[in-house]
Amino acid sequence: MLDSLGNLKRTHYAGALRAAHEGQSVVLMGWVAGRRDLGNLIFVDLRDREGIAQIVFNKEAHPTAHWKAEQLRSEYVVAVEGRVMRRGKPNPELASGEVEVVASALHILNTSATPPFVIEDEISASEETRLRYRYLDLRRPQLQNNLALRHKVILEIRRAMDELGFYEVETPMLTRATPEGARDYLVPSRVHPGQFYALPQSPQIFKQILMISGLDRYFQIARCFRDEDLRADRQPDFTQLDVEMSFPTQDDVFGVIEQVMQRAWRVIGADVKIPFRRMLHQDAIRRYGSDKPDLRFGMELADVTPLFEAGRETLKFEGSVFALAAPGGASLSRKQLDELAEKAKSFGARAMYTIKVAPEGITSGLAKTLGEEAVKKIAEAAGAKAGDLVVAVAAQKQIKGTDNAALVAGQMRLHLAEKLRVIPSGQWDFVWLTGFPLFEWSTTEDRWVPAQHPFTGIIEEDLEKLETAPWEVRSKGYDLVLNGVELGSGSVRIHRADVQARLFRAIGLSDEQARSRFGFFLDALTYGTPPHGGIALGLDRTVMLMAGEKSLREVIAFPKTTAAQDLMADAPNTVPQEQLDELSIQVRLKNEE
RNA sequence: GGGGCCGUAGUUCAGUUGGUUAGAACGCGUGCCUGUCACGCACGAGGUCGCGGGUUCGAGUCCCGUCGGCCCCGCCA
Repeated sequence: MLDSLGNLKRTHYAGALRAAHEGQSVVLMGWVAGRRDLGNLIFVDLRDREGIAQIVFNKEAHPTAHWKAEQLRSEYVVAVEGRVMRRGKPNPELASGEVEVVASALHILNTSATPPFVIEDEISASEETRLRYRYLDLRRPQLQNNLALRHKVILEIRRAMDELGFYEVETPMLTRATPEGARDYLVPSRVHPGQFYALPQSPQIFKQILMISGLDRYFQIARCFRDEDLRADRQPDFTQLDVEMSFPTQDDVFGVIEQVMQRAWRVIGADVKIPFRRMLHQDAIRRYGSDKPDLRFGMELADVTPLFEAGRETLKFEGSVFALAAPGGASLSRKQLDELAEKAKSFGARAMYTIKVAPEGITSGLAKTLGEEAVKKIAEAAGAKAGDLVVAVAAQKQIKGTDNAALVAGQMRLHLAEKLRVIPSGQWDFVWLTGFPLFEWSTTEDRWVPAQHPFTGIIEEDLEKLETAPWEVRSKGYDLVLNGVELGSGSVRIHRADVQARLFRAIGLSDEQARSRFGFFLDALTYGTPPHGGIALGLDRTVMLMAGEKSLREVIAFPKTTAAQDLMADAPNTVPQEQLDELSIQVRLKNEE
């Protein structure tokens, strides 16, 4: 008993109706978001991409339309003809709440099975149910808004990049496996049995080659793939704003990105101040205990190791001690302090000490061991005010060349800030991090590995230490951090073949190995490579922050679970034997060995 | 690879010390209702307690394994 669409044309979006449309005849099309049947009067909430409008069916005025409206159920697809009327009692909850549509005709275009959850923003369904029925989840206004925002941000970025003289160039999705870095997703070749393509972890080498090709300024909204374990802010396939330019200084790259970000943020009506702050990597670690510091609030760390020296024997701690002041934390209960200490341990602390700074005085269990004077100095160093709680954590000295106590304290800083609600909202604190070491020591591989990727440029005066003191070599890399989230990283690159060769030797690759892995790129480098550099920004993360979301899944149309599965499409999955045969692939599961 | 939380009706959850026929809310179905907007009222349907094994006279509840979701560490050049 379904109606056909026929020649019916939509005149307005339901969600776009306003008082100004009063008196107009309209045709709306959308989904039944709700129905309130009062008998001879039926109210239907009609939802489309732009929002919701209330439709009224009156048995006296339009008996046929009313009779049909009695058959409506949730998520039926309908077309409504009617007149926009001002409401006696407006609904301030709805953007269209000043008006309603008095229906003269109703066309039921399709029915719907009863959905597994009610489609509204105050979603109660589990993440699992939402992902399995993603097409229903995506009908929710919040996700519609997020995808609309994503579209507008990408559009604005493309406009800005174009105006800045960048060409968008597509690079292959089927490419070759990269030996360093993340695990590759492999794609078997039918034409070349036993050989594999890899999906790109990033277009890194291609964009550098585009600079060698003389494109001068390249960008791409690029899909990237990394077969690593997931997090709330990490998906196996994700999108980067990938940028590369020739003859740049670091400031040129920063300037381009600052302008692009400023324009992108205007999409949400935010005025981002440029240029962004800059900070040395070592300062970020020392002051915030993180290489992606959240600068929306203070609570800076203080290295109080010297003040603890007197208690090193008694307290039995190793390494150093970092302290910070938690605003208003003095009121935390005994139980909350115990939980805090648990948390510190889970972050890798050997021990946690606290000092309560009350108006009537400073109290701490540390006074016995370190003395009143030292306790007071620790509180002062942390910048504690009356009512604060000073938290000091001790941890084993070094991890990957950075002070672990600082990193633990940095995690405590974030934990406490969230717990005590001191993080302001609506604030955008961008910061460029520079001065990264070129290498970090890999304990698993027992060698120096590039902290970023092996094409990252090297500060000229450190070049001579490449072979003698690699740990002292600084890179030309940089990270862009926003509100404690790493948005992306980039560098001015190595453009000389001889320097690139030295770098490969420094990370333990023989010339033959380097040649077999990167041969084509090393060849390209010898044919007049211009100085070049760029950056790659996580677009999903950018939109996530702008949308105020805590998970990437809220800004990606079809995301994967923490086990990298698509619950809706049921991927990955097995394939028929014939398909494997054609690819010369034999499957042998690990636990069958 | 490791740690934490969770899995009971379509959905979100409750379920005592292991004990009769496993409950609530929302949703769903039927009926009534002309100003609702979380409509209201009445009645009703709806369960492989994730799955497998074990302990027990008896398991949603205890034990072991396994599968799935979320968060974190490792990992993510």
